[in-house]
Amino acid sequence: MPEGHTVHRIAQLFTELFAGQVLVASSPQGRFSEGAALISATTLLTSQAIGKQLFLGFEADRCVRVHLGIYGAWDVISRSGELTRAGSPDTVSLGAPRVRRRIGETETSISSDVAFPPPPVGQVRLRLETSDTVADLRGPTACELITPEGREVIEARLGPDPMHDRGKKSGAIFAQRLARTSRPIGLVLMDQGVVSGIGNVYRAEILFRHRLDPYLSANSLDAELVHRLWKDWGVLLARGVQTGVMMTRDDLDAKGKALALEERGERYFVYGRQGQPCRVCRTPIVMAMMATRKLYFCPQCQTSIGRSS
DNA sequence: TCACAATGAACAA
DNA sequence: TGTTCCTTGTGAC
Repeated sequence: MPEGHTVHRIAQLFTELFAGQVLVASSPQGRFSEGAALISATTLLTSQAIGKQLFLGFEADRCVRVHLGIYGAWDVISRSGELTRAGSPDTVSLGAPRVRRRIGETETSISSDVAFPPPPVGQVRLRLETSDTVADLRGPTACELITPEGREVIEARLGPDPMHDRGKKSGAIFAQRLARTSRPIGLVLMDQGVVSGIGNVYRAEILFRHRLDPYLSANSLDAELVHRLWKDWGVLLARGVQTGVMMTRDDLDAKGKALALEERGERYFVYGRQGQPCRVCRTPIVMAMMATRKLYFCPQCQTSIGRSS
């Protein structure tokens, strides 16, 4: 259940663990057997994220595109028994038997005689392994082999990603794409063709951080605000990639920040806080459906005059 | 045991 | 706008 920061972390982790190495690939579940066979026993050359897309570039111009969707995840297990639940930023699953732990805690395998590699558990679409590391992919919305041309097509469709900033144009492209649609800003921020990597949590939080009415037309925002939105997404994304946590509150002292890193309920201004008091004005946070997704906002702080609906 | 939700997006109509 | 797909964990019975 990742937003852009998670996918960047996975890309970085795979670069560290796998780049330059020959990988054995398989599809224990069977749904990616042909693709796995084609990349197996070849070298991983690149591991790159753009927004929520992960591109793994192998020899012979073979590229695996992975999109985790709403509940996909990678489990990474090393021979030492450490296990990282990369798709779930706030938990780490550990060796057999699986134990859930809070962030930052690590633990080695309970029994040291656990076989390596461990047998796949559940629906593992793709397993990548070296002699001492295994990465299991479960529940992706997409896992496919693509050509360099196919990759270009996909990249061309994506809105800018601050972590993949091609010069200074990204902010301008973001502004351009907002300017050409009258759809509500709350909807547009989640459109991966407009800006890459923002999901339901970051959407709600960014809107609140700018006291922005989710129902305002994207093309009604002034240039300065649009610029601030772009810069802010860059700040939040960089922070998320660094910490692995979507920490969107700036109104915290060191103690509060430590608490927010542990308690998900403390981490956000509005996301998931329906009915609870706004952290700024105490008005109850509202949840409303917007195009099949839950939108959270403060009806007081994020009001604009003349909002329709 | 079962229903349901979850940080997503493609597709149909 | 609604439906479908992908998988797992939780909480109610």
